Amino acid sequence: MERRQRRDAVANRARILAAATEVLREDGMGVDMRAIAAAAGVGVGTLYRHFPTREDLIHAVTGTDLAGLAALPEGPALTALGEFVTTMLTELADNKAMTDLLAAGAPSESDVARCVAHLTGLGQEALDRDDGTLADDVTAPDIAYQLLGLIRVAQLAGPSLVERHVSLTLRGLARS
Amino acid sequence: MERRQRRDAVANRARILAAATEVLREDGMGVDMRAIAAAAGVGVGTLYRHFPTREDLIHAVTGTDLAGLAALPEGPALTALGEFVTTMLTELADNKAMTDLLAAGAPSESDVARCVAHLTGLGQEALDRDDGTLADDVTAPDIAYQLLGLIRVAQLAGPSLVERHVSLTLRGLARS
DNA sequence: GGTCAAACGGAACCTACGTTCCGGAAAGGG
DNA sequence: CCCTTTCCGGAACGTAGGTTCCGTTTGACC
Repeated sequence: MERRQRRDAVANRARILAAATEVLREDGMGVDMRAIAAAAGVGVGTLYRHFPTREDLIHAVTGTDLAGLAALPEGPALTALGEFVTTMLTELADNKAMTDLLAAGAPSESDVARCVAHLTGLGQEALDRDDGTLADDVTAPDIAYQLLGLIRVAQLAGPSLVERHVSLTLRGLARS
Repeated sequence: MERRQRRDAVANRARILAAATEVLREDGMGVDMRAIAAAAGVGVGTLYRHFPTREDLIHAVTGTDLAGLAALPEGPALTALGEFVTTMLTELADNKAMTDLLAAGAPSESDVARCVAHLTGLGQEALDRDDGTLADDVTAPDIAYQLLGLIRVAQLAGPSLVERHVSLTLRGLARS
């Protein structure tokens, strides 16, 4: 039989996750483990007991971040996708870690894969509305990848051009 | 009056540039200076005499790589853009450094800026054909950023989906 | 309160990399 | 052929960041 986890251990795990989320949001994927530990008010040793490698920690954080993404809004499929991605880009604007993950190099192949999966699911949802606003030949992965491209564009072009490029990308997906 | 550069120095500079181009193409932006020196059959000290910092070397290489990009082909503006980007993506497929530069994180802000400038010029060229294949409201920067987004998509989605996404992106730029 | 395993903190370790240094090699002019 | 000046090689330095180690602390159970 296994003993219950000590109370301080449970609390520390939570504080580490919270601090990591915060620090990653603020400073991006590049942050130092020591910085995270410090932000959590904890020693590095403690951090490593709870998350044996850097990747484990990042994974845990991006997992919840991903899960917290908005759902596809109501309305016509095409419009809904536009609103969704605009919201997403707004949220990404102040989450440097997610921006790093989605718009730039892939620190972890698997994290990107999860994003693709998530966005593909969302694309399928849009397709299921089947209201004729999307072109017939568009597939769920098409939507996912186009949205990811859009995120990269937004990062490069800056906030002022976001609306513009959302509109251009949607044109490509729309029924002509 | 300055003496002429020694013959071995000139030769080494050339070998370093060639080796760096090769190694960067093969292994991407992350390569170690020592690896480049070794590939050039030269000591690191020599490498640093010719290129005082890593950035100087990278800059020199990406400069020629960029200049070597294909020009906009003949034909209708929209088709020409499609051919251009397809060619570009094919070339990028075996140039890890350029892929890193264009599709992922920006190691050097200025290198990305040069790419945007280059592609904007190309977009303007397409617009100047003024043959009604591009939508009226599309601008040269629009084209540049959409192409960059496409590069990211190609990297994520893999070669088999390139044609598909080129087509989707062009739809967004086409006159409806 | 006493005992003990679980958990903690943070110094220390290790590897990776950019960069610097300097003793020796070798162009090239006289 | 000699001397000077330029170059060369690669060991060594400094920093950064992930990870490990271990003496100390602390919660949980009796």
